[in-house]
Amino acid sequence: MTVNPQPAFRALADPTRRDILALLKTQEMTIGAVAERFDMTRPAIKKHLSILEAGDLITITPRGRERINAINPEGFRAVHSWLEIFDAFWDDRLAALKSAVEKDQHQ
Amino acid sequence: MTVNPQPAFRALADPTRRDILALLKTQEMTIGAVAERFDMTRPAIKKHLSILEAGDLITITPRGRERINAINPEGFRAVHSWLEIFDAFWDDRLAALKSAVEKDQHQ
DNA sequence: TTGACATAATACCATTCGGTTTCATAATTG
DNA sequence: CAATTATGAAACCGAATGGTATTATGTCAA
Repeated sequence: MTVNPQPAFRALADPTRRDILALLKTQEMTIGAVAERFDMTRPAIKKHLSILEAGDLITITPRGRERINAINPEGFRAVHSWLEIFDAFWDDRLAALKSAVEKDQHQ
Repeated sequence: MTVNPQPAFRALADPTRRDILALLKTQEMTIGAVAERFDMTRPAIKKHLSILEAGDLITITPRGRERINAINPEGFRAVHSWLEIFDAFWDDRLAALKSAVEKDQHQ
């Protein structure tokens, strides 16, 4: 059975958290470094990072007294694999459209 | 500029709404028909459907006194295109891993 | 060891969310 | 038209969410 995507989808629902992910995409960062980039207190950022970690979208690795936050592919895979359920649907719709267009052209 | 994905991500964050999407993937349905499939009142389902519509994940089309709910690709595209930001990241990581493995093998 | 620094943890607050109940409206059908 | 059916809309409620401020803990460096 596949992983429960709920924590990842929940984590992605907040715009600040998506901005954090976009930021971490460029480089790993400590909590304090992330917080400097936002108009928000560090505890608030720390909560967001914890929620991202719960969704397996990032890892938080202790290094001395710091915590290194880095993108983690796992959560994204869970999201992707849920969304894939709809790929066949798009294909069907496209195929239907294509055949409709071709039929129309042959008239 | 690309579409704001916030309403779509917000809509996807609830498990009931994701279940509704999976249901509508198989067939278009009225609000009442959807509500019959869940252990929840119709107003609750109606709210979920409105949120899915706000995220462009479904369309709600009046037909007589009914409302036909159907999957809409648009919102999914917004989600996909936001997630694509991370595709390069996966590629980079894979490339780095691959070269590390190869380097290791040559030792 | 002491001071500074990075983070953890807790309590608290306003708002949003997911759900219900109740009542109103619009379209079918006999 | 009257009765039924499908939906809309509003008020309300408890719980979760996103934020703050405050205090505690652990680690580094002089």
